Amino acid sequence: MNIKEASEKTGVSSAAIRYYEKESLIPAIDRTPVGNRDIDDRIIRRIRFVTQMRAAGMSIENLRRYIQLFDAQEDNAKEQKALLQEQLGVMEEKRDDLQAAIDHLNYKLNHFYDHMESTEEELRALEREHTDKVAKQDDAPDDDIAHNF
Amino acid sequence: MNIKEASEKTGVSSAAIRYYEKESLIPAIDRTPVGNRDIDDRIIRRIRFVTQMRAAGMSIENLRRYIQLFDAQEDNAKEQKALLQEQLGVMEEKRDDLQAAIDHLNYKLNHFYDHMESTEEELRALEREHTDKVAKQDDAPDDDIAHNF
DNA sequence: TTACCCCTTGATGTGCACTTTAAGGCAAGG
DNA sequence: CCTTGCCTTAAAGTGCACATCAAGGGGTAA
Repeated sequence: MNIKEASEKTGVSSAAIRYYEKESLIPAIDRTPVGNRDIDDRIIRRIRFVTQMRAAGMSIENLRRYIQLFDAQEDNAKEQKALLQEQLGVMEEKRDDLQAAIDHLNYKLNHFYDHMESTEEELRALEREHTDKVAKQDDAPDDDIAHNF
Repeated sequence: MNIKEASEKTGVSSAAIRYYEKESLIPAIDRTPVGNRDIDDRIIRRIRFVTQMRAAGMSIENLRRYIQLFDAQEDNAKEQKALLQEQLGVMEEKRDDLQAAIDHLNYKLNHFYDHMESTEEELRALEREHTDKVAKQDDAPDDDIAHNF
């Protein structure tokens, strides 16, 4: 498949795919006789992996370090694991920050002017609350943060 | 307190505090007779709020929209709620993406070359797994993503 | 043959969120 | 009086992650 099709399939722009290749986030892509990129499913999967990690906030630089470690099939298991653990820590912290902010906004939403004007909205708010994985009490999220904001 | 103290207290650089003020992410700050910023706890709390939302991935532009809606004490409850809900949706999606990536990395970590070289590391990996709020099965996180990566 | 539509590379541009620099003011200490 | 150390503003610079442009090539179809 050509780069345009790959772009449509992954939702990643052609320019970004070329950029990822140049930055070694995906392997060198095979070429047709005239030099055009010929993208297979292995590349598609690697593009999707990059997309997922980027969405999770991993920088290009960290992603490249990580991928290079994996591509070099040497005996660097220890480094790979260390990098993995490090990135995991960063991401878990990020997730928790995000959850704290979500809790904050949910709290505000549920106390909006101390009155909700329609029952539908109350129900939607409740639904939202139960969507969250943790059974949340109706506590203020964090004392450090002003609740008039 | 002067801007340097506020910077040290919040971990936000003096330049960034000035920037936030200029961009109306925090209210106009009182000045001393000579024109220096005199920062009180209300401002500190607002800086912290900005920090929290920024860490959660909210853009300056969205944050300004949100804050302006709240600062204008008009009857715009509906808009405020809509914006809040919108942002909440964005953040929940982001959190879920992050969780998916975390699951992916955890899976990799737990299957590292199908052998862990020390018992301590096995235990640490298990600990990690139970830290997560959802009781996770040892399933591959997502079929779309290549597990050799 | 001309017109499209795809591709290539390298260079340059863009938007965000600040950071840094330049040029200067005020107050205290030696 | 001069240095130190804080502050001010406006303007310019920075790093990231691409997006866009320029200049050209190849394949097909009317």
